[in-house]
Amino acid sequence: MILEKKKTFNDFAASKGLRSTRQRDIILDIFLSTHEHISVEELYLKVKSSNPGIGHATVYRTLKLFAEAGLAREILLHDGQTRYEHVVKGEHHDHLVCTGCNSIIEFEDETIEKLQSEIAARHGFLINSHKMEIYGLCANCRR
Amino acid sequence: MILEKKKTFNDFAASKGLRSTRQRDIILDIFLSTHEHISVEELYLKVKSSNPGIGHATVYRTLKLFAEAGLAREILLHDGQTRYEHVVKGEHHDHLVCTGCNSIIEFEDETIEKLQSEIAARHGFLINSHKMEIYGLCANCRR
DNA sequence: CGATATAATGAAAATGAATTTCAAAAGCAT
DNA sequence: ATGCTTTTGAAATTCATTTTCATTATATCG
Repeated sequence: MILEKKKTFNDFAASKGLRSTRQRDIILDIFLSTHEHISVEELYLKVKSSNPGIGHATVYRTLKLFAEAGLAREILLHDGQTRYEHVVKGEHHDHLVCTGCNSIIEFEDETIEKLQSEIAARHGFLINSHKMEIYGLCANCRR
Repeated sequence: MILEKKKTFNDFAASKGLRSTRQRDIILDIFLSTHEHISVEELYLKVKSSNPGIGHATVYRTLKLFAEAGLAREILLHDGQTRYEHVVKGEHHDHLVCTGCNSIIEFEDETIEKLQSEIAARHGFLINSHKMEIYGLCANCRR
């Protein structure tokens, strides 16, 4: 699965005439090793700890490429940082965001996806992606 | 309906021990007179045109209060600006965002709302709000 | 009605995420 | 290797948002 993602990126790079660089390899490896919803800053720190030479801007630029290549997705929560999550083809999950402890629960619902398609069709709209976030309190934070 | 919103805000202000000020009245009036999805900057410019004295920070601070009071909702699109939309009680709409022309189509779907409640219940989650955005191309931009 | 306490405001400065600039370094085709 | 172009890193820049702080306004209490 990791190899598959690397291939996805290599194919993308090839199709765009991008060069293969040590930095992009490293950043991709580390991104693939992370959990979901990592912010650019967090990833940058991870990268820097094993590769002190790699700069801020490169991490930003590279994550944008990953998003373009379709293997990462930008998500905006409410903490002022852009985060990226992994894109797994054929799977799309949405988020329950707890405003108490900031934890995130993922879920997937096929019926909602289907309804979205219907709604889009009704408006002549061609879906590229979507996101849904439900805000509230998780079981722990409720009481 | 406008009066109702003003009352909502006054009640909120009273409950929080906030003072009633000329600036908040003006900003509320102007916010209520706008269309959906206004950015803070846009609102600030509107406010300034009739009330040059009112400052940037006050508009930011006041919009946050409106959100707390439940009459506005923060929405994050992908243009680097925080926008606010009107909260209409008993109504919730979601967005089709065209990445071609940046237009926004609103829609509402009761079934999706219901499914959200079920999902939340399944996770012991107490919903406060949610947002859903579908990205793609509108009918005009498709061809 | 003042006087007093405290909240709110505005201007400017500060913050912080993200982007741009540009000279140096690295990749790639020949 | 050579030369051309992309990529990189550091620093500077941009831009939205927040904070600071002195001043002003509001509310409360005597």
